[in-house]
Amino acid sequence: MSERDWLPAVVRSAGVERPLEAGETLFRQGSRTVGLYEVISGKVRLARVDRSGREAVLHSASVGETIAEASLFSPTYHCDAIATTKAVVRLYPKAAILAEFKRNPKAAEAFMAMLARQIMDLRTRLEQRNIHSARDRIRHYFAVNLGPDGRSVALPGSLKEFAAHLGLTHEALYRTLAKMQKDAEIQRDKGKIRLLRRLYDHDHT
Amino acid sequence: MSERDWLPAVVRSAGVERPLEAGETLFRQGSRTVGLYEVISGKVRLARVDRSGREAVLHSASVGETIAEASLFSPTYHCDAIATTKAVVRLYPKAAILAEFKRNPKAAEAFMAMLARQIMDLRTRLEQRNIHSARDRIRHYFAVNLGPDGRSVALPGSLKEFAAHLGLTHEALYRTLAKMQKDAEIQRDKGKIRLLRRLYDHDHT
DNA sequence: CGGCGTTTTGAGAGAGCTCAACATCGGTGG
DNA sequence: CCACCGATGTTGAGCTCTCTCAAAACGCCG
Repeated sequence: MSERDWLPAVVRSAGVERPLEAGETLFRQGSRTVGLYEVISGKVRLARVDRSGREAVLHSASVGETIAEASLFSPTYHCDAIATTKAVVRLYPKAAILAEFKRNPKAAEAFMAMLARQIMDLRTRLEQRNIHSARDRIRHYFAVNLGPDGRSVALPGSLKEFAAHLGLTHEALYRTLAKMQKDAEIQRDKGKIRLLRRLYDHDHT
Repeated sequence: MSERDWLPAVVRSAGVERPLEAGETLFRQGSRTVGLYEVISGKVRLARVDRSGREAVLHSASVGETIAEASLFSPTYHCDAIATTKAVVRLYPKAAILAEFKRNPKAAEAFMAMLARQIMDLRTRLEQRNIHSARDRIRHYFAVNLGPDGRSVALPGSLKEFAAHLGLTHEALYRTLAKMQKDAEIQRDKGKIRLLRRLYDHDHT
């Protein structure tokens, strides 16, 4: 998820870091937009509040992700942003970014490309969630994230994180990986998984 | 999902419609990109093929959705596009779009805004899939798609489509809606659902 | 050595999925 | 006007699979 190289240095240097305590509010729905944020560390959740005061979580952004991209094109934020953990975010001011886009079409194109990449990634993950079997969901991930050698996949961080990414409990993931290893379908080297068989299919109508 | 108003008329008029038979291939992974497509009718699926010849579905695009946005920024397509049903797509040539973006920053901005909106929508749906209870998932949808009156939601098409959108079987959706109505939580008027209570919360860590 | 988080395995239960039957609605043609 | 047909909507019953709660082994770091 290379979401770092889309920003021209001009704008990047205009970024302002801001630390957040757990539970601290970054911005609220309806408040004026100042720009978009990149999560440097910790977790920030985007949520909307209904009239009873309860919140519905729209997204939980982890390090490396951006939030409020749409704020560039809207005068107000459309949801609340609250730090779930102690966190650090970097603010890229709206005006600086938009001005740069006008001045420099290449930068605009890079930004669009980054957005397009995010869309592809999100669609892939959404499709993945339609797969109910843990094994097939894992296989789907493998199919989509195959390394250049065509038979191994690098694991992004801990298995727990991987489980969360897949939308599985870590127990289910452990168990299924164990089964797949027992069935000689995969083999686990530290941080990597090697495929020992061809992948199966997932039919959707 | 207003994905129609982002295209300047200049480009829109350059769009070329193309009918597809069910099963027909629109483009293949690795082939040169000519532009992005809008689905006018039917369904088109994006898929990757692994070495055994099996396919993994990345996305199934319905009417109104665009596919291959990323093709604008890449020399080749990164996956296959195949018509799942008889369909019609409209091609917007890459060169025409990119040229227009250079000439007209407003158009570029509109495009970016559309992409950003898509990202928000996809994130919302992804978050929704983390909710396992059918009832809470439906409530989440309501919270996010509340009408301006704050107490009703318009249903997008048939209940079957709605179920698919939610990632539930239609049976589960029917049953849960029936329960919610019995519990006096909602009321169903044709094409609309009225909320009779405040929404509940969904806690995520 | 003593925590703390990750990894791993166990057992049980619940919730949605699957298969199946039936009702309902809208369109089509005799 | 009615019979037919397909798609959508609805309800029933059983089952599988993951989630949940629990406990223990492992690895890392102070």
